[in-house]
Amino acid sequence: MMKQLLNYINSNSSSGISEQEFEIVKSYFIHKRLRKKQYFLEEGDICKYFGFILSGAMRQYTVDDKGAEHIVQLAVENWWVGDRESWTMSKPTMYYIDAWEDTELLLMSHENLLELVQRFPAFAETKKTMDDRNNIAGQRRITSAISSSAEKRYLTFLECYPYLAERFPQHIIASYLGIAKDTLSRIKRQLLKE
Amino acid sequence: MMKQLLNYINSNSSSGISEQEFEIVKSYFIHKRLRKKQYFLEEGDICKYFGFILSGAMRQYTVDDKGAEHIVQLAVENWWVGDRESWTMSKPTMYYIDAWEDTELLLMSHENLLELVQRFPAFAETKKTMDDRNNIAGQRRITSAISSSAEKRYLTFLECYPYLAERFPQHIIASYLGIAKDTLSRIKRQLLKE
DNA sequence: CGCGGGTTTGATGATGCTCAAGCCCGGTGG
DNA sequence: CCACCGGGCTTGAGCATCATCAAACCCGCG
Repeated sequence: MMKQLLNYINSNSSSGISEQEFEIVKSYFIHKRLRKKQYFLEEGDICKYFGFILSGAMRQYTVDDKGAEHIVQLAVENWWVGDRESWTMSKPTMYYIDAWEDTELLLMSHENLLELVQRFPAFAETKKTMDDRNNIAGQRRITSAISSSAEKRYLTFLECYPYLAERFPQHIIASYLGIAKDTLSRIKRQLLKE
Repeated sequence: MMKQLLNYINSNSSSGISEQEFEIVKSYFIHKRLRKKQYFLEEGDICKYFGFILSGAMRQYTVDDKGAEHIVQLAVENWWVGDRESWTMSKPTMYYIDAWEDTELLLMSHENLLELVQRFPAFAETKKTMDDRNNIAGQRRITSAISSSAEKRYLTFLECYPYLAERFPQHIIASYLGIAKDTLSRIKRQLLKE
């Protein structure tokens, strides 16, 4: 079951790590379960851990002055969740993160990450891959947010993350894309009529 | 004049590097000048280098099917420019990057970055800081793009990057924020009337 | 003086939001 | 087995926000 993390590391680094080494790596993580709707992080908290999702699905969102939720991130198996700003700088977060399904996580503190990166070159490589991917995905999302219509944003979302579209209900997807659930409903109808 | 890079590295890492070491570090970079309006990158190119801006100002943008430009990034002294996706994966870029003012750059290839990070712990630390910052800024921008009105986006932009607002004309800022120049003009008028 | 680049303004209209109602469906409990 | 309920989706009417387009203006510069 923790094999998943081993796979993740090995498929994201050229060298990889052995089973023995992995025993050590494991000890840097804390195992945690969350039931549907439980919070992983709430506004004002300090994000002590980043979480690697073994199974389940989670959402990260802000709540604005009018009390409306805005989803900034969705995550499923083999993704990481957390607020990097809070985690690296130890400052209070503005986000909520909760479990959308029952979820199993491996938690890692910032200090432990630094140590792991020092100690295992393969892990450092994995981390680089994550950073690159994260940056790239962020860039793409910004590009699409400022330059595309609601419809096009939805279409590229479907292309990039079809499995998220199956995993979360439509109003969550809508919020993730920055559009109203009603509008997304209409867009879908429109698309069916080719 | 290249002192700037030394300062940058030393102020973004706990250990820092010596003047001698810096001589070596320097050799990893290529010096380049661009005159106003010259391209650093064009759609379809492969981004061979990331650039550290010594002086000047640059913009990064896409051009959509209708030929309209959408600014995804602005950069001035001590910032980095480039398309990370193209740079790390050696694939053709979708962006244009050009000089808004006469600009002086230090260029670094991806291979050289990897070597530098290996060779100088201080540089690895600097890189980590950059990645963290980049991620955090990206997260913030996404959050504001999906959850704030045009007016609020403009206000937080002014708070975070007042110096960019002085450096680039208003229609560029508007595009960066994903709003029409006309709309931004009206928002400003509105704000003056308190 | 005229030109280029930038900003402002007004009129008009599209796009997407809000709100409220109704529907569908699966689960729970009587 | 049915009634009810909650969560999610759809739909319509009206509205706010923002984009578009075209014209005028402003100003620094050759």
